Amino acid sequence: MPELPEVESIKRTLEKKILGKKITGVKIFWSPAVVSLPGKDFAGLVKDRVIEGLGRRGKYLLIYLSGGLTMIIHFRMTGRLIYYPENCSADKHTHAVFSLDKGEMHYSDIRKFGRIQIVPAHDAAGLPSLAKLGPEPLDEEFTLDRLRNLLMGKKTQVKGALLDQKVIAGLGNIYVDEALFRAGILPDRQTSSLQPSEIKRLFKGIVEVLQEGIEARGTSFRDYRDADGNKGLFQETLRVYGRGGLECKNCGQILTRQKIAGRTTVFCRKCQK
DNA sequence: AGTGGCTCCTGAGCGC
DNA sequence: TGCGCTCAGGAGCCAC
Repeated sequence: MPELPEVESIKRTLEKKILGKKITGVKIFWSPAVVSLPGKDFAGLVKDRVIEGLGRRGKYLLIYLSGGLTMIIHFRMTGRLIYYPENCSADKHTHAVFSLDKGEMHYSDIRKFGRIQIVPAHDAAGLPSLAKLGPEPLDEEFTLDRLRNLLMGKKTQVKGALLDQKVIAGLGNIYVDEALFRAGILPDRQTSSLQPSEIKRLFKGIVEVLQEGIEARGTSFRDYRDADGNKGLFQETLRVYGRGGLECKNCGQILTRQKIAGRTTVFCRKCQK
């Protein structure tokens, strides 16, 4: 499931392939995957525009087109955006193919939760889904003080707070569990009960786990691929996610798997307090 | 404000 | 081999 490190990896790999290229045509195979401007045909709107830049906000990938349009993509669970240097056939999960003046870009999504929305560039930041997002955890604006303020203002379990995109943008189930393990904090702790030393460890845990995730080019637990179709490597480094019932890599205790804040959560009862 | 449930959707995994 | 079931999950929405 593409979280911040995966979307960042897609952005970086895609950038090298599509920047400056022109979209010469678009084929839509499953129309709910694309959201156009009211009353406008998506393919017609996008055709003949040049890809001028790529960006990321939280788990959203932004593709800036000439003529003041932005494509906003959310991959949800199984979305993929892959560049092929040669034309190739679409498979059963391909929902859109963007022909470029060299090669083509395939958008596919097994579970059909992802969306590609097109908006005028000047409206993008005001789009509710983007406007509500919390700080970027790898930007300078995200500081220990900022995290403390974000958490102290809530009365909820820390796991739920970290998953909330309005609190911090870009964390999902994998990186939240990993950050909490590194910080030694139980996921069901109330945010208001966290001590300053714990918030400090959590801050470090979040930043490190995301940076290492990006360095490993993302986590391919199951479906994730970058824009070249390659897997990431961070699944090798995961300490808790997907390891319920296995031994803790730190202390040997059997890891607990439990629903917390509505999500499957894995943690160590000995290492996390 | 917080919580819990539902929805979207497909494939994997399991018991029989 | 295959059927039917459960589960996985990001985020928007709704009721309480």
